[in-house]
Amino acid sequence: MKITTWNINGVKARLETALAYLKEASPDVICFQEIKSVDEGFPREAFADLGYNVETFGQKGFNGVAILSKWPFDEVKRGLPGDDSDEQSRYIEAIVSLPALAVRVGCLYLPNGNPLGSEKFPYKLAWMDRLEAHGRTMLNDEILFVLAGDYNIIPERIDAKRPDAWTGDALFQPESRAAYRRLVALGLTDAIRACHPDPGVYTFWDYQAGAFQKDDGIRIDHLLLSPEAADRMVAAGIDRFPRGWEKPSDHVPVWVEIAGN
DNA sequence: ATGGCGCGTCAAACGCGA
Repeated sequence: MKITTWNINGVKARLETALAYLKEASPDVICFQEIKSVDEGFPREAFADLGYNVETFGQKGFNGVAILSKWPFDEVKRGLPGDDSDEQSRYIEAIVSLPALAVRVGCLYLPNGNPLGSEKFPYKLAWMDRLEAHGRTMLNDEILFVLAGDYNIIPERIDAKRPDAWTGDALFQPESRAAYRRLVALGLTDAIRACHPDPGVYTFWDYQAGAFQKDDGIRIDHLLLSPEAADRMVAAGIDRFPRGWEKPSDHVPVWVEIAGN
């Protein structure tokens, strides 16, 4: 089964683009971030027409996540555990049930954290603590899982075309990177890095300054696999081609193929 | 050199993102 994550930067602005991509790539599951829509405004019919079940956790104006699957959903949970006062829609999780395999898929939009010195940076770090705790909880369950999404983390220097340009940014702060390392150190596998050890592997290019044309990118969208999911990994990749389409998102789809069905 | 974008909200700029 193929699981894809994609920050689409507005589901209504990106509807035709998203539908065209799904027709071409046809993933079993796709996780969207930054839908920038309330649940009632999500164009679910258009996706249902392509055969997808749709679950959303929206918010007015910004943030918002959604998970779509060609297979049935079992449990659907909205919101990352650990802080009932958190009002931002950044996490949705579901069990996807195939005939011979069940996978828990977490779709996350990790806080950006900029600017440093504002309350946004500690919010990011606290959110990452909650994600790590949730990862521990999921590891205690027998069902394999994939944590997919826009992590807003540049893990290593190799993950940026110009790493020195990001040293003052929340995406590349030592505290941010350490929190990400702690998450991975639970025993998870970074699917893209495991399959593509070389430089030049990016998932985001800024709209400004011809960043895509210059390949001035960063890798911030990740798929972290539980040990049993990693055992079943057959391939992972980044689909750059929608970044060259009209009205693109600034992120591109990132996918992993898991054996079994 | 160092500015360059885009979306949503809401009706003119502004918050937000990375």
